[in-house]
Amino acid sequence: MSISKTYQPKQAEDKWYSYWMEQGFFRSVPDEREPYTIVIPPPNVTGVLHMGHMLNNTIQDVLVRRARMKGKNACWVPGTDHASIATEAKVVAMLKERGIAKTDLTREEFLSYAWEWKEKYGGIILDQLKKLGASCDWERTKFTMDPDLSDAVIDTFIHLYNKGLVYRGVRMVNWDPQGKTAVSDEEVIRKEVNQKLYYIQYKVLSLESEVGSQKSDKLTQDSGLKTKDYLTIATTRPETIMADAAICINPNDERYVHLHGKKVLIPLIDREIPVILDEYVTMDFGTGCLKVTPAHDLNDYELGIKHNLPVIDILNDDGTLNDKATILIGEDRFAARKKIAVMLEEAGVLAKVEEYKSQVGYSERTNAVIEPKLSMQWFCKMEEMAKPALDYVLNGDIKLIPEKFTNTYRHWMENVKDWCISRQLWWGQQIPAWYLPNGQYVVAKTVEEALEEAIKLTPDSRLKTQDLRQDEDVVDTWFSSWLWPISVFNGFKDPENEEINYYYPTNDLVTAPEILFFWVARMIMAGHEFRGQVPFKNVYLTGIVRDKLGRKMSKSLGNSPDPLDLIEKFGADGVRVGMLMSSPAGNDLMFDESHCEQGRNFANKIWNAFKLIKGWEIDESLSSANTTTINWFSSRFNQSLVEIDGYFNQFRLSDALMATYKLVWDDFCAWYLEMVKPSYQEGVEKQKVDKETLLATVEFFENILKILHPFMPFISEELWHDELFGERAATDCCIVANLPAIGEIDTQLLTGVETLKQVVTEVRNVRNSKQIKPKDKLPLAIKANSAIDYKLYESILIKLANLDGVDYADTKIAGATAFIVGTDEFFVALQENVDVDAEHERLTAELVYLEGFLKSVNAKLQNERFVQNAKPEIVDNELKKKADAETKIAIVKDGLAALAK
RNA sequence: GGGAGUUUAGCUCAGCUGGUUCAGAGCAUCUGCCUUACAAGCAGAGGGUCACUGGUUCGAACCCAGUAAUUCCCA
Repeated sequence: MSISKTYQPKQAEDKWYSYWMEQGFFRSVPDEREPYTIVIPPPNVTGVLHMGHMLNNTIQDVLVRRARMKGKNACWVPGTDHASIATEAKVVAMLKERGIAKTDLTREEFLSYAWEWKEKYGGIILDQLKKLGASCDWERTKFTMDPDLSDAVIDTFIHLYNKGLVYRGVRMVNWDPQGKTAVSDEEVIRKEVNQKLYYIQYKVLSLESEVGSQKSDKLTQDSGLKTKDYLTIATTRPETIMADAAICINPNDERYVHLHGKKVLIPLIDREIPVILDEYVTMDFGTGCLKVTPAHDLNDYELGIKHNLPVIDILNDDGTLNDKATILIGEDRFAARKKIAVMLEEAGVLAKVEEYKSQVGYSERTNAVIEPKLSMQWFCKMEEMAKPALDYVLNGDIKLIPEKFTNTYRHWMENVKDWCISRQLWWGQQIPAWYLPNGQYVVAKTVEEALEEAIKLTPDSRLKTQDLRQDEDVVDTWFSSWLWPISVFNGFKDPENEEINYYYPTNDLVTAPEILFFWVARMIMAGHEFRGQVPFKNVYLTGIVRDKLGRKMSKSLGNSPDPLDLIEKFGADGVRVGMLMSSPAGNDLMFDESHCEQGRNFANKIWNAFKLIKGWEIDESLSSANTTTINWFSSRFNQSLVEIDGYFNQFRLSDALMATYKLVWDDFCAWYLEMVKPSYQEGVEKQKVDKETLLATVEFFENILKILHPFMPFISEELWHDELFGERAATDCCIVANLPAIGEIDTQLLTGVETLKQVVTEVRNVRNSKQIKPKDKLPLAIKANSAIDYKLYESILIKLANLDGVDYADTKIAGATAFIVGTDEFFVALQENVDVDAEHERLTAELVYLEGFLKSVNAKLQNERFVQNAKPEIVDNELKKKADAETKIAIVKDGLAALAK
């Protein structure tokens, strides 16, 4: 087989992914092994793969592959959610192209189009995940509107309703006037926009008794505003004045004492409203007079309830004004705003207009400005369920990684608000509530059951199913998602089935911190409510993928690369490595293509190391030459395994990857292979090595492939199957290999080789600074003061430093370039004379450093309080430092003395 | 406005219970090399008042307080 000079990922990736599928390696069924389970955070069925998914799913795949290689029964359940509003938008767009309007269709007709769309286009994202190597059990792929999952939604709705945890009521919701549905807080994107702040004057009505004795002088105090018979409010939404229910002032506000108990007239429509007092009003914000519009502002709504104010809703569902507005009926809210401003101006009650920056909510799906709107909705009570869900996290049954999110989690759970679970859409599970002709309603799974309930409710026993009308709305998509870890294993319909008992609770959940509350927290609530158990043990929260300028990646900025393009360019392994390199848990990731390039280069390094070994052939006549090196690398490898294990246990994936990277690149390629590789023999096609070296090296390489596999599944599998490793059975694959067990670590050998590496570096430095060619051999003499046995490493030293031999000396070698490693002295005798001045300078600098060091050590040791207070091992360590420094100082001083001769 | 976090090399980040003259890694930069595995590479090198100010301590990047900048969450 001829091997290309660089690694070509493309064929390897397609080939091995299908092979893994054919062999059923991703498939999991319950057995006697320990399970390891991850449920995917179901991506939106309309979605396409973006960088966030790429990061999130790479992490999941690394965890799953590693668990699989640790002999666990690894199960990664994939799937998508039905994303009501996003999907409806897609379907409406599709219909529009065919000239059909949603309003022309019945619910059933619309839904059949929606399913058509879903079958055709939905779930593209799952296929894209395969490109990055995701080892999901695809046979388990679930969709939140699958029959069983939908049933679970309906059943839990009814269950919670019967428990009093689901209720119907009028509340303020985020209203999307374009989508004509309520949306969740999380689907509202706040943006700072430039607005105008309108100062509007409301006429103050005098009380009868005060007629003729107006204390007008007092009222003209500030801002040049005409305050005589008026009060002034500031608002960004003048079109809502028709919905005003009161003006509120702070009772402590001395400027407005005269307004207490008064009434004012709303401009243009001349409706009378009271002035109310509440400390809620910030005196120094705006004018200190606050218009209260309970139907169109959340805070005003609360204030309205407190003061028993009427709720006047002047907006239609589509954002136009209704007849309650009494003027501008039918106008869009924004058109109305402009017109009102003009009308106020003409009426002479618009005192001034200022530029003003404020936060405005936009719908994530339709980009329409969100309207806080009162409406009749279904809600799920949170407080009761939040308590145990909070405890699981606080007492450590569920770990959030990184831990800092525990604070935020607690804060949210302690201030949880009820969850609006109804949506004015068709795509989703229809709310199982039926309305009686008299306006009462019942909650039941089927219309027949509903009828039974209805008959209990009303004396009218002639009621028929046709008389019942089912609620038009559907349940929020998140009401499906919160059941996900249970429903994917059919844990609602069949709560004691083998699968749920085996896989649940799942192990790890990998998701983004922005959905900690409304998804993760709710899954924990559902886990407790429906199974009395946590849904998962660890929640790994990934950061947000940003561009290198720190901006969030978004379509509108166009700063997000297409992950599939990246894979095309750098290979899936390269991109995986690139994503992981720079992403410590929970921290945002400043993405830069150069990380992927680094990943690709790493793959290439592995490829070439393989090529080198592949070019070797055993020569039985050669005696074993590299026992020390082999023992060293074996120790070093085991040491890395311990380190990597530790990082994984802490979910420090980027550190685990970095440790692997350094082991492979630095220790294996740069040191081990250089130590053992045969010197080039001319005209020989295959380089000859002894048997021990080749066998050991091949085994090392195979172990390296194993530890690389979770990070770089494709290249590791590709090389695994090379004939270098001998014949392999069809199922003998890297993906299902067992991770190497941790073996012995010879620490003495490790420190010996670390010293050796420093010696080699020093000799190379001598070579570099004297501009001696790499090919010219140098002599080296060692005066060992330490216990290190350099004879053991002699041949390695000769090879790596390109020496013509090693001498052992008892005394200094005069006239040679010298250096110190540890406390041992080394001499390189060169042809040319040593530059005495330069050498003197170098040694003097070293002496200054060492004496400074010694001084600081001595200062500590002479300090009685240090000796008394510090731990004994720390004091011992200082004593050792002192001894070492003294030895080195003596050596350097000798060196200087020798130079002077 | 309330809460949480962050601030260490040009960039992205480590630095666990304070203790090597402790300031580290990767990338980038610079210098020299196309040395038969790899220029997607090899051999070297430089680079930081650990945001600022004070405190605690024998000893502070690390603990405490304040200040500044910045991010996120909630309103």
